[in-house]
Amino acid sequence: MNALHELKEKFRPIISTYVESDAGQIDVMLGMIRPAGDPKHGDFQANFAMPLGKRAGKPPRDVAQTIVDQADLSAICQNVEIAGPGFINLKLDDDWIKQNLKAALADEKLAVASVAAPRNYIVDYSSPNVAKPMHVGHIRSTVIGDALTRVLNFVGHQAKSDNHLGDWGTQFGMILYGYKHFRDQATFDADPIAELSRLYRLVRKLIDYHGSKAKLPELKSALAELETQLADLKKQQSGTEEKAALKKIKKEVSQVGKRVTDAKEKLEKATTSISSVEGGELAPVAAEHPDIGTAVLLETSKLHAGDTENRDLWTEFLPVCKQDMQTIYDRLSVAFDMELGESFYNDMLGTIVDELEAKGYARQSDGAMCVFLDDFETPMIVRKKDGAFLYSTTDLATIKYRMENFDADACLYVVDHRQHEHFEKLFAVAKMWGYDEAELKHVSFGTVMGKDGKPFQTRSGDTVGLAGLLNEAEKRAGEIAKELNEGISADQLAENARVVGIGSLKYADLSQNRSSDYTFDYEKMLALKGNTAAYLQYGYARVQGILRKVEVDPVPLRSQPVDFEFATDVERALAVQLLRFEEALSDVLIDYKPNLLCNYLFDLGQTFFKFYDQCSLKDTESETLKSSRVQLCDLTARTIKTGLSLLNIGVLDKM
RNA sequence: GCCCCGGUAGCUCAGCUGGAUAGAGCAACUGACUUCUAAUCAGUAGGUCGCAGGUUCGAAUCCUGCUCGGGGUGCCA
Repeated sequence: MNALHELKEKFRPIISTYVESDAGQIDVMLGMIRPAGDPKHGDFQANFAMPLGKRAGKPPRDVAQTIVDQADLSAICQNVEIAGPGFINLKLDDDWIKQNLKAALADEKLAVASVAAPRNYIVDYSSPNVAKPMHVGHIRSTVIGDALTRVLNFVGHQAKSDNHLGDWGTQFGMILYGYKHFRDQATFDADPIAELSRLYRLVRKLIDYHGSKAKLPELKSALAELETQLADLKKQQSGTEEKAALKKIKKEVSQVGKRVTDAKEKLEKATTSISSVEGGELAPVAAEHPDIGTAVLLETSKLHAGDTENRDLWTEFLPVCKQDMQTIYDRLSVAFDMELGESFYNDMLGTIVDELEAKGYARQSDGAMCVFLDDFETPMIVRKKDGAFLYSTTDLATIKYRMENFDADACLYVVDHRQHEHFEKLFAVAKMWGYDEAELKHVSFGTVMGKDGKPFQTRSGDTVGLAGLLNEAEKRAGEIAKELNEGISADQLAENARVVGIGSLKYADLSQNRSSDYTFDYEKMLALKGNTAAYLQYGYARVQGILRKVEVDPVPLRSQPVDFEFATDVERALAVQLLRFEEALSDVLIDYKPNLLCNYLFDLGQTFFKFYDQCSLKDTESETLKSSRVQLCDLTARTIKTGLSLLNIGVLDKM
């Protein structure tokens, strides 16, 4: 049930007479029907009379009146008013609301209609690099992709999730090199994950060290040059009085000043990297492996070329690494329909490049095979001059595979917004290549920033490990649960801590508009008060508490309901909010924004708590009113539970 | 240089296909647990929506310029 949708359909034929056959305009006008901004204006408002009035050269209020007279709204609305310059305020009819509440009550899926045109979706998310420790940044892609897949399926699409693992990249070269030169066999036998992860970090550190060392003189001279440039500019600035010239110099000073800061930061990073090795026990190791950077690349290319030793090691390492990630996924209750990593596409890459070349889309440039695109300065490189393929090649192979094997109508890539340009190029090439029917969409999300306003470091420094974050979330939820529930069993406490702690962590991410960067804040991520999963879970638990206390079984009422009664305004408000669930889900899918579902659920929670405050179930005047309220409670709980389940967040009967 | 994002309350953020008085949460302050669970509720305070123009009956939202911050920018992913 979607009141907004039904209202639009009521107005559609009338609007179409105003804008003639311009179908796009009809939808624009119908889009101007929206939930009322203020409850005193009713439940919905239509704002199309103003532009239509202008178009027809008539006063908007008159146009509004004519449209309202023509539309048959009597079944849906009990009150239609024209206000201000020509707003049409619509108030839903109580009987219509009650009837639809009954339909929701009787339906497993709360009367959420399936979409008219189901599509095949592939949702590509999480996609961590195997063998690199997962960190807090990975949670965003994972929870957003998971939620979108669930919402898509719930409304009737066929959505499959794919974890496009980075299981074929340079990081494996690092591990291979580390394993061959630095492994501690005993540790590896006992705990391969820990040892591989140590080796990865060690090799990473050595590469950084040599890289920094090589770049140091260059960085120093670059900084010195910028500093003299800055000093000159400042001298010029003090000697200039003419306004326009001064403004110009000031701008340059600020720009160069910024570059100086950047250069300083780079230099500092390099020196830190160097000093962390030099003088320590790693110094001799570093000295023994001066060419580790190129050696690692060699290991990678040997792997890709089919070298037996490296292939065997890769085959041995991969399951170990995957198992490590699996423990995180298990804790998040995330499962994928498929996990076709980069390695899966390896054999297809050569053919694809050949095909692109044969069709004239790709050509050699500086030794590399490139696809040049009109709208981009730089080409998309599909094969390096050393013959190796890149992720763009793999991504093309992935598109081809998905189109051919899954008949995909749409592919969603839930990936950090820093890859924006990569995807624009990728989609442009795919289109050129013939895959121009499917919707290819980069569902980008903002970067997780540190408190310093810079993106979270992943290579060095203290990243917040995912496992540690999950532990802390459960710990904090557990402490509160213990405090509030005397005599709770250890099992229940653990379950409560898990559901609330992990749920709130996910919700913290999902409730934010995905496109914004966000500052990582331990306290906010783990908060259990205010707009959090715990708030909604608490609302659910409260309903269960009420139902236990009043000793009314809501289940029979689902198929044999009493008539709803709105004894107070808040009951009606709760009812209307409950009927907006489908609207919220369809809003989520317009631009793939799960935060809109969070917003909806939070609004529902707030309305419910108001209802809870004002409407007693224990002391109702009549049995029918009591049953009506039980029905509202039941629907609220089920809507919260269903909504949270679409975000892959659980609920508890007691908190 | 060029290209993308972003700047909204002390903090973290919603709202952005133009709509009526710009909203939450946190933090602060006041009040509500002998009452269906206080992980809650009621209330107070807090804003030149980065700046300046423009379009419009109407702009946080669209356009232009400026400014500040982040990111990307041929052989990493």
